[in-house]
Amino acid sequence: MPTHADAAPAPSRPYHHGHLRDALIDAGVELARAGGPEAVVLRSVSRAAGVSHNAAYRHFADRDDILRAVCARCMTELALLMEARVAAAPAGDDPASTSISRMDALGRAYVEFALTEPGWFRTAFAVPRSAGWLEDGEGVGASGLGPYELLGAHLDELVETGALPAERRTGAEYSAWSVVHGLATLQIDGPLRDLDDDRRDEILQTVLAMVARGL
Amino acid sequence: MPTHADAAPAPSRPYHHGHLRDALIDAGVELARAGGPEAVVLRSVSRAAGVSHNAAYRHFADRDDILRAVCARCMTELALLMEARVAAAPAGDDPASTSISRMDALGRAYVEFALTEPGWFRTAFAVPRSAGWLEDGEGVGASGLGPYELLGAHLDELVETGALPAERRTGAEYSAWSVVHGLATLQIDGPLRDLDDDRRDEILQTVLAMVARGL
DNA sequence: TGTACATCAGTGAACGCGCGTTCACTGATGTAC
DNA sequence: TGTACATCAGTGAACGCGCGTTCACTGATGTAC
Repeated sequence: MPTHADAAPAPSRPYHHGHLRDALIDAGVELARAGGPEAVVLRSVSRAAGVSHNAAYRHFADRDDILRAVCARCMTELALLMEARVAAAPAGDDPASTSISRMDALGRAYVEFALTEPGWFRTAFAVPRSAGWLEDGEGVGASGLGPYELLGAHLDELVETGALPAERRTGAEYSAWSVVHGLATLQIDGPLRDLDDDRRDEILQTVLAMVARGL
Repeated sequence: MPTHADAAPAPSRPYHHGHLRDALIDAGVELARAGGPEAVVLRSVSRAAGVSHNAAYRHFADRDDILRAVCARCMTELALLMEARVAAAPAGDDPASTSISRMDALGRAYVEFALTEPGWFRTAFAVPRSAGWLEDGEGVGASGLGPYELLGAHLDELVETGALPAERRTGAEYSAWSVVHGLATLQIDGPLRDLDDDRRDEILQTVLAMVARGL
């Protein structure tokens, strides 16, 4: 909140924004929420931040650079929801069943995020090819872990509590991840996009039970 | 191949094309192969078919109408590869193990298609929202079944041969489909896009084993 | 068989739009002396 | 404390592009008589 409007008669916006980079990312995140990654358009983002469209070039190299930052923030949103849902997962009678409950909550959170925030979900996975995928530390939640790392940590927990045989641990993240990611994708953009909520719940139940057995 | 070039001196292209609708779809399919659904642009498609860009309006209502037709063709390509790979699947010692082998081939074909023809794969699932999803009979292979129906038919086969308990049949297509679709998607556009081929094979192996146990 | 004419399948020019990016600029800030 | 000046963070106009779509048109076809 810069305070240097002494001469101007009105409380009009100061020339220097102060946090324009963050404001642009915020604006991009809102656009992504409604319209997915295609909506993260340099001119729209600047417009939404109330700034001329090439002010953005003071803070980002080009449009992909903005998009990448927005993707990371969307990935963070996913990680945060996963963390919140795991924290709220009911405890079981013993460590093993508790860890299973937490794992279940993790998977459900992933699909919940995709269905309630499809724009964010699609954007989280739309990292431009101009650079590599998100680095460690980008797109992480409060724990400092990203969605994939959260999954890994919870699989480790399952092994520690004896709920998952150690020999099944290798590659387990790919199986678990693929199933929730596929289910989410098929329901957002794909052939399962017109299902009603009850049907979605049934299917989620069935699919999570399958992966629980398979691991 | 219309033959009415009697007055014209050269064997120049006749004014009437004859099969322009099909030619436009063919052109769109080629563009989609290289660039995915975004590349199926009305003007590019017409250009590729060697025709002025609004000739397309004689055969399609608008751009989405072309895209939809191209999506259906890409879905057909997927169904055809699945059919081919199942037909080539090795027989087992008994009907049950044969049906398992065929199911395995089906899942592998799905992922193979996504990795070898990512543009087609992405396009197959990019059916515009302006109409509903593909109808029965659109996007089908030689058997007249689409990918999802092929999956259902093979799950039925697993039940018939005793390889899958009947009580596990309900909703099984969602589990199987989600896992291969998610694995494919994560590898094409997602965080697993930079893996090398050996690693991809390992992961596919692990994931298919998981789903086989889970079902 | 010949001709008039409706219909169909193309063409070419144009409209209006939004995009990413670049240019030359100006207002505000902060630092050296 | 005051001033000169480099630097930084914005502005506004413009460029060139490709897009979907519409318009008025023309060439080719096929059918009725």
